[in-house]
Amino acid sequence: MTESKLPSKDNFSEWYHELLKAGEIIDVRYPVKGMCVWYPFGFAVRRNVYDLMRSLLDPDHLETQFPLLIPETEFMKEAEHIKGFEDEVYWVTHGGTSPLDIKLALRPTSETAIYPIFKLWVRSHADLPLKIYQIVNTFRYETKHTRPLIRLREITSFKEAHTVHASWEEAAEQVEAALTIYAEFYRRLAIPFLFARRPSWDKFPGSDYSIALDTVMPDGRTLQIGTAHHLGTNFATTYSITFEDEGGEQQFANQTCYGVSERCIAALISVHGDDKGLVLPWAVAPVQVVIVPILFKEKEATLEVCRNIKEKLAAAGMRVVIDEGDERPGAKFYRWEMKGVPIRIEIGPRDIKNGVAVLARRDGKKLTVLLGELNETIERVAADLQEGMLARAQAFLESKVKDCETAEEARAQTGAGVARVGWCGSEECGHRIEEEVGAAVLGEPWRSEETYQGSCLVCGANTEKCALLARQY
RNA sequence: GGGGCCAUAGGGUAGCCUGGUAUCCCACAGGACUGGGGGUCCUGUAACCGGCGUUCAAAUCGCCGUGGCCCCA
Repeated sequence: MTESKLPSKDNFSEWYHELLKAGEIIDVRYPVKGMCVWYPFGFAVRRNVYDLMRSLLDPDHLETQFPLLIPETEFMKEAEHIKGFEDEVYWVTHGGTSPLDIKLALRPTSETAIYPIFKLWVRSHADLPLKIYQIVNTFRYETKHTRPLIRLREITSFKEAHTVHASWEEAAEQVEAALTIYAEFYRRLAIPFLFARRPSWDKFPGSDYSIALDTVMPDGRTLQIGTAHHLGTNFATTYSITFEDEGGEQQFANQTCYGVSERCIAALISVHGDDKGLVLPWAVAPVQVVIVPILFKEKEATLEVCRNIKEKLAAAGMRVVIDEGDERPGAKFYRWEMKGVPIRIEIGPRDIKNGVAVLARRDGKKLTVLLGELNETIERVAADLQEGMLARAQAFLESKVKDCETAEEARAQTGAGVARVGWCGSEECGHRIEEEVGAAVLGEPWRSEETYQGSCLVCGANTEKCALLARQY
């Protein structure tokens, strides 16, 4: 009998859920809605992904950690921010059986935990810029349908950075620096995305403006996989974050914050995976090379050769395992493909006699390699696989974005992709567009080299502005 | 925000209408033969979401809770 296969990726929702389990990323059986368990294998992917994030942030940021609980008195200070989050906050109301005098919020995000302390840390222009980040869990009482890694009540892996600057312009530059970091992060994960400046009604509560990164999922809906916010002096005013400038005057500080959550891993899985399972980029694959010995005669001699090869590859810094289990080779092939291992090496008595190994790539190609040339070949193949993944993903994303002239056209396009339409930029026309098309305004393209010439879908005014529309996760 | 559907071993399921011994596949454990793309046979492990109610008797009927899925706004 054959093991049950993954549903086809064309049936994205089923495929995604099945793959999270079969690929041992997430166990969804924890008995609280919207809260999931990382399998050790999934957690290893997570660790590699977040190590990559750390390596990009550490040159210019300091990692830290703030408490999970936020006193109601601090949480309730920033009016606009509260409005954005109050319906989704979990509250701790008791210590043991005694009611607390001041309720404690489980952070839905950490501005209100961090900024009272920033007030103490920031005294002078010499303390600026201040740039910190933390990787923590946050809680949101989602009332909509939850989805593993995508819409959760416990976000387990929220990387949030918070910076403080002397001027609005410097903070704006920091927003761009953050976007550059995120662009590099996703380039290394081979995940293409769109930058969009979120419309005023969908920006971060309490920000001057918000830039988001959206990727396109296999079913054509978009997934927000990163955001950067210019907070202006909004929070600094509320929390009295001031500094003494060179002239001895007290000034309110300008701030930014920017974040990425485990949605980056949802994207990683969804963008690259195929009908055989996970496809992981070399940089973050917990197992980069699996050696499958073909054992039916001369077992010890075959294993001996495999162990020598593993040592040589490991010495070059590769993450290698030998699958010595007594399953049939075919069963092992399927299992490791499900786990997204980029390169498989098969070695049997026949190969040993010829001084070669069979190298199978996760994209399906097979080649025979001289044992002495394995290291260099693997390095070359790893780079080639990465390039292929990015090219395929980029082509997919581009195929999913189209210009539309009418609301009907845009409605059809957003059924399975992103529509670009003319938009005069007014909030009124923006809402009308959302209604008529039945999709959300992601915002105006940001950092786009393309220019736009057209007319507003609603009022018909000539405009050089456009809006990206999509159905969102 | 409004409406609908569902819950049986680790996963997927049959049984429920018409109340009485829980089916099959995969997985898992042990053994034998096997071995370059999901092997075969034998033996075994393992389940009715929780509470309350109706009943001689509840997986099955009713109510509440919890969890999951879908549709509409």
